[in-house]
Amino acid sequence: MFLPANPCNLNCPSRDVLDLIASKWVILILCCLQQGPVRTGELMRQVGGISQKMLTQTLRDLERDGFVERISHPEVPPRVEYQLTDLGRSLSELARSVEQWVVGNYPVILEKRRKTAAAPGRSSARHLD
Amino acid sequence: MFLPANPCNLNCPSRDVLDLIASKWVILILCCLQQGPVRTGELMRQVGGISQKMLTQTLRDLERDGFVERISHPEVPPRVEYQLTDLGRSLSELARSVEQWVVGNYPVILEKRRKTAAAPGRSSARHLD
DNA sequence: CTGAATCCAAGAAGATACTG
DNA sequence: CAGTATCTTCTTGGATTCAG
Repeated sequence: MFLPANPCNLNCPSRDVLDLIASKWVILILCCLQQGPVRTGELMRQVGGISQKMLTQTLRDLERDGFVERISHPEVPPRVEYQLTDLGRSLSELARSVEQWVVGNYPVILEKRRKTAAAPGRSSARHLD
Repeated sequence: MFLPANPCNLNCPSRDVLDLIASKWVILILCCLQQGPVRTGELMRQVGGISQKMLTQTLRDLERDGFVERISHPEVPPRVEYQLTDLGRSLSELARSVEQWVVGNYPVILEKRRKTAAAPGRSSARHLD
């Protein structure tokens, strides 16, 4: 069992894990949680564009898989915090790397994107003739 | 310009880049291309579960953003290869890291998932009382 | 062989309103 | 404040067909 794990294999269970991780929201949430426990509302504010539904849903997934822990303070009004587990902290380092890569490289990409958009169709170029 | 780039901001252009990168198919394809130029059919075989449409579509996106280059050999039958650019190679290192993280950690995650599934509802647990 | 184009189903994601 | 439920919208992805 667990021998030749390979996310490229459709039936390898590791593919399921990749499916969860390869998500915009997961990456951004993990990055936000690196600073320490964060409240739900604060997460909503930090992760721009996420809906409350997606936030809750993603946090449930992360909780189920052991990336985050939910801390419910028995107060009124209710206060809930989320914090990384050891596993989550490990993955968050990768998330941070991705975020930083994007920050460091997006200007080049955007420029390439503009150039390609302005250029003529691909069919007339890049042939080995 | 390009000062406080932050993918957390919905309107920051870097978010667009994150949107593309945070994709299962992108990660797997970049990993496959690390070995060198690969033909389309070979990619289809290696990346389990990808449809021809998604493969082509993803390759177009990667090409547009400067991650891969399309090499069309003027032969019959036609032969097309894709290879990483320098930018793509840079990102593929990260993709590889993610893949390896998944391979190394998925057994723990799967076990946690099973335990959580078997456990009672969350509402009755993990309160600070 | 490659891949573009179409149609269609399934699921993700957004908006809103409501409960504790 | 935190979370759920519902409804709607729309992107994703699969199957098929056709062209170079």
